[in-house]
Amino acid sequence: MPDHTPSTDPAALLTHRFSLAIARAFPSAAETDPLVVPNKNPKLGDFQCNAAMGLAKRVGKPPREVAKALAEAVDLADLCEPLADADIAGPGFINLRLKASALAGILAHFRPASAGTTPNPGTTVVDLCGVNLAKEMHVGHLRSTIIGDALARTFQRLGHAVVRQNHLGDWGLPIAMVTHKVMDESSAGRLDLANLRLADLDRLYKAAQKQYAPPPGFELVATSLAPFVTSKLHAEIADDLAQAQAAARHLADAKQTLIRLQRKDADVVRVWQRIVDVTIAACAENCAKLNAIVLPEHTAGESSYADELATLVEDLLRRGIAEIDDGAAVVRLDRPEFGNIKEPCLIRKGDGGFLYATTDLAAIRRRVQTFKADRVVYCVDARQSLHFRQVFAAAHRAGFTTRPDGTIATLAHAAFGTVLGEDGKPFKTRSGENVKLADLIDEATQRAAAQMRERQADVPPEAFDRTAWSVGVAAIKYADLSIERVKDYVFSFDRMVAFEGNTGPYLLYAGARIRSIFRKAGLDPNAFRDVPLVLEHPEERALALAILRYPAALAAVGEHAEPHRLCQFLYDLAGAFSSFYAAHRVIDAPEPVRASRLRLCLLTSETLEDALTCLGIPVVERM
RNA sequence: GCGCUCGUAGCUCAGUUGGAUAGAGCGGCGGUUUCCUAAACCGCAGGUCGGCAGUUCGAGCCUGCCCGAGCGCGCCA
Repeated sequence: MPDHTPSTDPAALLTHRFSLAIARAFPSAAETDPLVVPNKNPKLGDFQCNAAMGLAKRVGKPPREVAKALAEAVDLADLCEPLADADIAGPGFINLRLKASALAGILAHFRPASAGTTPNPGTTVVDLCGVNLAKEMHVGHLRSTIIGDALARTFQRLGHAVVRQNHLGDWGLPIAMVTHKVMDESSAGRLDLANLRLADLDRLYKAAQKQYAPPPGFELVATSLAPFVTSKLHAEIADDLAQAQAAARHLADAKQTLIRLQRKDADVVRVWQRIVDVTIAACAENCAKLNAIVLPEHTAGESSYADELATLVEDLLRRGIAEIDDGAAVVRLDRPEFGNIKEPCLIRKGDGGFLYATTDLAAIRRRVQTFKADRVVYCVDARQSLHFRQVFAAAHRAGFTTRPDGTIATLAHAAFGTVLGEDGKPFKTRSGENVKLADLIDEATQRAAAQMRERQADVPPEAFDRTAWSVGVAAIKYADLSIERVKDYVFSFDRMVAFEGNTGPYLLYAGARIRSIFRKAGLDPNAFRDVPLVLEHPEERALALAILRYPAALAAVGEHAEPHRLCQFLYDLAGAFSSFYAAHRVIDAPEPVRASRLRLCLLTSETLEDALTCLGIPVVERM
């Protein structure tokens, strides 16, 4: 046996064999990648080796001749059916078919729960959720939370040490506005701080925005131009003017509150902290409702970096990394070694205030230096793309990404597109409001419940609500995760309500059917964990091959931070199972096929549930 | 003006490091249940992969130009 490392990925095994064959037949090109991939056409084989065409050029021989030489040099006796002339096809593809016994042998060693783990994956920080203080979670937080949670779970599954960071927007003037507003309402007796709810805060936040921040220009009119406004004009705009003057006063108050907050004035901090606590608790609750793990201890508010910003900027200025331009402190990045970014990164305003780039720089420093991250993955809207390019480049330039051992941490923006309504515009309610996350989940749950009633789902009454929630959440999350991250997508309950085809509920359904097989037959699945596998029929083989793609699918998600690759795997797996199950009897098959098929069912079920768990999709026993 | 992203079947989307005759779902048409869940399975129809050129033995994928859509671009976050 040339291969001593037991692998449960047939493609990896075959790759290794072909590497040896290439080294043997063409020593000058020994490093050539064997390019073994699943066969595009299952009728031709299980896998194919595409190395001959590329090799042909390097060694100066016709590709088919190279393919023939490889076929002779490769040792596949224990793994594959013997290669025939017809297996060298087209320009030089080598079609490979695993022996049934070899496939069964590989699958027998496969353990879904430990598939794909890598030896030293290191520490990964995942920036996700990104809620704002005093605001309800809405559709704008949906993707960051769903994708971020799925990535965090998958990294964890692959063995990474994962640190989740919810970069809470809890600092700055808008926050001071709502804090001021809450203090006003509280002292006027219209608000009970002890029983503060997020809905109250959301209302007050919007009120404060409206009240304190009128359209630009009005402030100018109200403060400096007022004396020059004629009486006729004055009458026409009197209301606006009064409103603008009031807004200017309120704004001044809010700025005072901001200063007090920054100075840690006890009265202001007490109210602010209360708002923080209420926001974080509601966020955790909403995330739980989405089956996403975002807990209070994952919060890293902008406020937690506030005290570092002044010295951070001073430090960069002193080291010549930042410079003063027109009163502001900027980091220039328009050189090849800094990434050739034309727009400089602003880190301090002319008035001495800091910007979100400053906070993000401090966050990178903490994540790499304190949390020892090898990799930081930001699940943030694609519109922030330039911002992150700038901040990442500035962080690298500042040395914040250099770890104590000299290695450089990887910073990645896992950018995602916009959730659109059926009109193709950003998803809003009819009145133009953001759709609340909780409402979204409730509606999906209701629609799932309606389907369950209509289909007379096999669910006991006490599990009905929980199952409906699972199906609804699976529908929402799978719809979001299954498309490529960076693309916009249209959110459509009408399409989701069908729960047919390539949807989350289809995957849950496949799992529920498998569980039902064991339940109805009164069998303990664990009894079939080690029974012999017999893989004779095409559907059995296809299912086995589908299961064995799991490690590669997990690894691909880990490498590219793209959950849709796992969704594609899941859909293929569920499809392979459904085809198998439609074509063959399980319980009343003759032994040893019966036991073998039950083991296939068990493996499918475990793999399905493991992968769904990686995506943060809840599984169900029945539906 | 500059930059980023996207453009694949009527609709919604996959397409691995550049590999064979580009795949699914929905919708359409036709089948499958005395049998372990029909939220399923099987089949048929449907595509100049936005356009043109280039690189390559080979391009949906890489390069350039053009068209179309969206989003960004120093003192908001």
